[in-house]
Amino acid sequence: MKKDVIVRFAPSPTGYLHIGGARTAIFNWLFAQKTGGKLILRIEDTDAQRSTEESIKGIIEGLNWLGITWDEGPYFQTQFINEHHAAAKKLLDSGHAYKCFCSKEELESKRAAALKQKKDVKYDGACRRLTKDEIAEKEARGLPYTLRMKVPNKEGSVSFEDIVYGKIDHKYQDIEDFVIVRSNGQPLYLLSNTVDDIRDRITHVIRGQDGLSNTHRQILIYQALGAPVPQFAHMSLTLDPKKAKISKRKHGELVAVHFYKEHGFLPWAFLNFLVLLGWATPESREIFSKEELIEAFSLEGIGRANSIFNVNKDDPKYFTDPKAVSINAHYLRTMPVDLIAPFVRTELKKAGIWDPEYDAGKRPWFLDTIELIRSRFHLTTDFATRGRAYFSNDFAIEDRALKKNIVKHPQLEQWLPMLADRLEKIAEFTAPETEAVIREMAQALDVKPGVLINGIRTAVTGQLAGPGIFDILTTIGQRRVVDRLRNAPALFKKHW
RNA sequence: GGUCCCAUCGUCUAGCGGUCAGGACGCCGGCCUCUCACGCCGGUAACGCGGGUUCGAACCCCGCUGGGAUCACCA
Repeated sequence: MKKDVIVRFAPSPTGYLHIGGARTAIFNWLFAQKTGGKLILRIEDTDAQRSTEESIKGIIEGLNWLGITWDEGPYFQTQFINEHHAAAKKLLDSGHAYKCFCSKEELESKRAAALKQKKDVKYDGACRRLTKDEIAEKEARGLPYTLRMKVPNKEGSVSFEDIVYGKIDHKYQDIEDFVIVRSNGQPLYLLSNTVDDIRDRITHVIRGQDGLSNTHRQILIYQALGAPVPQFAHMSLTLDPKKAKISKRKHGELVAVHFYKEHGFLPWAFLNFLVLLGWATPESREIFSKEELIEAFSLEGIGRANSIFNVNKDDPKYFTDPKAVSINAHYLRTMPVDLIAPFVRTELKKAGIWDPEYDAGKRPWFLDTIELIRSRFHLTTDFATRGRAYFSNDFAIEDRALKKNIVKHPQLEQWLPMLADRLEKIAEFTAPETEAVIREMAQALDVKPGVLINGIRTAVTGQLAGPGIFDILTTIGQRRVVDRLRNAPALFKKHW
């Protein structure tokens, strides 16, 4: 019988969901989807000092926003603390672990000395050699102790076949007797995490490459506990342009998933970008629907080399990785309009220019307008900024547009109101009608149509460039166009 | 420092002994046009270095260099 796949995403709730965590979640989710397996969400909250309710909420919100679904959980590691204790006792009783009475201070100084001599900083195994009597004596004195794993003291190595990195070997001699339970009785991550994975019957551990050098120690625990060892797939890490691991501490909001939500990214576009960081298909395909991505996904496609999240805080044009922006722009202009409408609504509401009618009688107009302007937008926030003139009469006139399209042609001060008069008289305010009126007037005035057209564009939208002018006019509507053109002379006053 | 991992355009990457080293983003140019974008066409740009193995290496081996991870009574 084939064993069903069970994977887990096990974040520790010490802050928001960041790029690295999201990537791990995405790969686990995709693998579960692909194989018809299960994804478990398990919150590793045993570090009470740093774990917060708020951050648990943030992580779940981030996953929800990305559209990542899980089949079980969230479970909380603290719920299973008894199991961790039981495992520790089992390890001690079976002789796989031993009590270590070395004090923190002793160990610190030994470590410092080793480091100073540029020697390996391994635990020397002093307490492993304690006799029964010595142990009894120390216990009688009430000395606190930690529990250490007894790493086989022999030739050989612990090795495993990583799905991404291939065969990984560690000699027993290079592995120190690591602590699994603190002197206050608290189990450590290496133990808890392994015990949880055993209980949850995890078949594949998919995690960041920083877990790679923990794996051999965890395998020792699996073996000592007599549990089957899962498959491991370690994913390459995400670095910043200076090749430092991205971190909340160093990069702040820029690596937070919610930052991208707030800055105009479509969740699927962002996920699509993230999955491309360290994963590829043989064809280097880039754009996937959800179904296509699940179909195309495989752990073998995960790269071994770390990748760079190309953020440049000081780049005026791209506040984040240009490729992320471009993928977002791609979805923005190709997704069915009715699917991006909710995102536009969110932005307009945020900007205080939302009209509930856009969801009712004006919905066709709303969708048409999105269709008209979306091809030059990169972010959903653009609808409320660069697209503001379509939704509100209170919009800004761009400085460059004012200079180039208005002030440069002083006669527009007369012409634009004239155009207002003529456009007002049109019975059917359609693109061909407005075009005829404008071109006629250009001819009568003996100016290039572009002068009038661009003047109108700026007076009506405040911008230097945009969609075809006749589409703009019909979209903004006769009433508003006429008003804006009539008020155009004010633009000159502002700029003497 | 010990251990482990990695190395193709600026960035994301394809490549798995014979390719003009492919695609994407960015950048540059052209077409389209009332402007900008979209779209289309074209251009720029890479196998870290040195040794092998081979008729032939981006691909295999060794060394070097460079980068990363980890070495807690954090998770």
